[in-house]
Amino acid sequence: MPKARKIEDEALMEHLGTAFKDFGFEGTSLAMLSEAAGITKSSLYHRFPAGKNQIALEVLYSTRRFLDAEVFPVLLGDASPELRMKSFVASLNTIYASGADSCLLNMLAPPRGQPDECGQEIAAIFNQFLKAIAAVARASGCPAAEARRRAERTLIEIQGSLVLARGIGDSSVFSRMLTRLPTIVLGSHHQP
Amino acid sequence: MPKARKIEDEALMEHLGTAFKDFGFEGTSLAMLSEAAGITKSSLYHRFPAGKNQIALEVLYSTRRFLDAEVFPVLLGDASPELRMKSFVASLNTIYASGADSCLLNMLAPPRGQPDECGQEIAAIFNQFLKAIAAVARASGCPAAEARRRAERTLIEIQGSLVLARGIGDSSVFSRMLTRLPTIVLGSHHQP
DNA sequence: GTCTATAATATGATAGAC
DNA sequence: GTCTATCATATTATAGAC
Repeated sequence: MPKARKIEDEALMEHLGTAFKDFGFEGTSLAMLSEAAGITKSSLYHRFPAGKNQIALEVLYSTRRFLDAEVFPVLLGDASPELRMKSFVASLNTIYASGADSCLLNMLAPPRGQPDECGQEIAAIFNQFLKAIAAVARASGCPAAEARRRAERTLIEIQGSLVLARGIGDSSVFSRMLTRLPTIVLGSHHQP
Repeated sequence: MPKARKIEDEALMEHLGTAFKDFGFEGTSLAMLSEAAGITKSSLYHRFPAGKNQIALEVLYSTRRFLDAEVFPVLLGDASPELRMKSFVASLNTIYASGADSCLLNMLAPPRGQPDECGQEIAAIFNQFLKAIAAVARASGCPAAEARRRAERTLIEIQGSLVLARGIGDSSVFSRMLTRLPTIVLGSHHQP
């Protein structure tokens, strides 16, 4: 029954991802991953023979599959730019637990000048976001170059608000950012 | 000779801070700190009896002393808001190596829901930044509430651009952010 | 204040039973 | 596929000579 297995896998990846999100790659030991997953370290090695690096990488793959299924299709869809942004904001609010969670793409980033496989996957996800958000900006009548800049500003605001929210212990920073997002992407003309 | 000792300390803290900035708190071992500092682990323990936590904390204290001496006085000074921002942007460009470096306040942040002494110091530094940047916005004729929002947006853009620059391996993200900063704080009227 | 040597523990990872 | 038991190493930290 491949379906049941798939569901188990999704739950497993979510538990593993939560640990990485809270403690970062180096801060998360196999013992912690084992407890988060509810199976022993040896069982984790059976599922991920290459160890911790593979776990982190597959968590990122799982994240990308989720985005490919639930988030990017909306951004690239044919609804109005306003509706697409509304859906995107709602997704972000869920994904980041209203600003209480950190972002995997920040917490799993490899050290400077040591771009491993995780780093490549993180870059790929960021670039996919840039493309998808720029598509919304273009759909709202924005030239390509400006659309790309707005997409970049959008990712900056998401990541920055999460870092600051965590830093000062105030998730309202993230909530305020979400209210700005539609304006950033669509321009001030589209604001209700 | 307290002066020579002080200079040695500043250099020591800078080397230690560089290691933490590149690898984060958990990713930086005492062996790495020892090599970065050019002294053995035991010598580090002589200087920092409480170990790694104390090292990180004192690196943050050192960072705050630097900001108190070099950055905040400019932001809170009596030069024109435009000049203050120009100086601030130049400082940021130096501090973050044109976007190639990560920020200590992100890399040393403790896990969610475990606010230790480092976390408190990080929050204090962020809040000092918020106050100082808001002061510039107010000096440019901005009401207090709006000034605070602009300061928040400024920190978000700094942190977010560093995370994204690291994530996609493109420090130009940071450079573009720096060109936006004066407009964010002063409003679009002050742009050259 | 720096060093060598070492302890106690945690870590990533493997072997092999069931 | 999960487990217990174990290994080799790295980790934080300490003791004590110089």
